Amino acid sequence: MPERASSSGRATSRRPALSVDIVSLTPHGRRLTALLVRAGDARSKERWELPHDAPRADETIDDAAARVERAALGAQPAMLEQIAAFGDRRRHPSDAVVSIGYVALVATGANTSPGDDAAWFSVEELPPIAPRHRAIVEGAMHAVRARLDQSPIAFRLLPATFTLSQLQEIYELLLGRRLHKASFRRALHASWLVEPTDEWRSEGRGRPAQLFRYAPRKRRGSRRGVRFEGVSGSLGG
Amino acid sequence: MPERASSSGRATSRRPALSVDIVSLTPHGRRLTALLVRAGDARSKERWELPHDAPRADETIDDAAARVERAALGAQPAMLEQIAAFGDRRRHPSDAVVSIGYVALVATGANTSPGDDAAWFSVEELPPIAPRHRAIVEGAMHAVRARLDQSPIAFRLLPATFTLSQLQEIYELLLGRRLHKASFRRALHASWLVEPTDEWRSEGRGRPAQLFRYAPRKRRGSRRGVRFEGVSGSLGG
DNA sequence: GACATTAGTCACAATTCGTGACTAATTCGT
DNA sequence: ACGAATTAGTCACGAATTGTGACTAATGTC
Repeated sequence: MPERASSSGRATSRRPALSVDIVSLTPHGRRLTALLVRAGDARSKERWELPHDAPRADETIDDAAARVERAALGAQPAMLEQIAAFGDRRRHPSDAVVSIGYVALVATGANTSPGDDAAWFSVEELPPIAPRHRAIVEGAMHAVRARLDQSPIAFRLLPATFTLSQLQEIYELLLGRRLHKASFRRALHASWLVEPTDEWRSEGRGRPAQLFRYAPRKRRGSRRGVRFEGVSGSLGG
Repeated sequence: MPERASSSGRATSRRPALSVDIVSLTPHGRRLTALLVRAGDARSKERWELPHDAPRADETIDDAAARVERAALGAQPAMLEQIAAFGDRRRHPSDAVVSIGYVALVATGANTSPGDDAAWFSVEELPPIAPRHRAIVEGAMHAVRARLDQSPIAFRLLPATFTLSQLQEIYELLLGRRLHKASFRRALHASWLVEPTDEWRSEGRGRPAQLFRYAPRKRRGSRRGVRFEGVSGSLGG
């Protein structure tokens, strides 16, 4: 009894209750890009949408998300996490009552264009998509930014080894602002999240950079104060 | 065509696709408590669950959450926000495929016991409830803690005017650890979230405390560094 | 009136942070 | 070959933030 998400419009006019929708993010150059697929039931043939489908019978929503992502990307993402449920009146391609948004992070190098039915678009300049899909993309961006300083998701957008300049570039991309090199490295070393390899990469001109790998260490429990409203003061324990 | 959440078991054996489930939180003394209602279709008569229902036709999930909360609490909460969708195989009272969890914050004073069918339980010692409901409660606690330093949700658990000791107590309750008085107040003043009233409250013994009200001011844009993994270092702009 | 209790403030050491300036290693142009 | 340009990486110092104990203030209790 699975309910199919994408239309074919005949038969019952029942709205599907559920859809699972994926925002796959990957850096392309200096831009963050999201994966869109061609709408199947296109009226105009240049119509794009987020990969989505209804969960099948006895399939968890996490499993459904993994399946949809595998179908769209042709590979496993480095991370796949739920954002939220979207159940307002904004239009969805399948007209689902509730859409469950997921964000997938895809590493550089694993982000080649997967066929003719899918393409990466800069999140700043998406083509016209359904209002609910636009809301889900915005939710994905917020979720990624919010988790950025709570868990090391930036590494999911990079290959196994990377230079610190690459890592800083990812942070700048996600935060939308420049960071100071010395401060970035000081905090990074204090966090024990990376360890150097003995390889160096000469990337075009300039001094070669050492390659690092993500290798979180046990961290000393440095309990810090409380913050009011994002960035304000802090209250000591 | 609304699908009813709570059983009455006859007719079709179709699982409802959706439910909306509310975790209402309020402080009671030094404990954080959650609102549970008696299970309608109780086999054993002492069976509790989170207030929940399926969204009605053409009702948004936010509207459904407000309706369910109004029915259970008998009043409007100070805040009602979605947590996440729960669609794994854990058991839910209505057997819904997907449950959308909401957290409601109720102020002290508005948290009187609403009738015989509902009661407040310490979140540390809940009675046995369905596994998915336990997961939703845990999700609510995580969400509240995560938002605590991003938005001023602690004030939603207090009446319109309060002492700074009360406010600090709420923070300690939510964080699960003690805070230093001087640091707490220093950061609070720096954040411009409260303003003093000209009232004082003499609460039992000891010096009377000045009453404050929540009154967020425009904050200077103090852009700060980036943090790795919760509390570690920080990288400067 | 002494004392316990809660509110509120202060000041200082220690740490963290923002920032500019420096050195290092490479490519490119001439 | 050599200097300019470019990118990597480090250092050091002033400024700001934070943890903490000790202090004063105002009330109730014995």
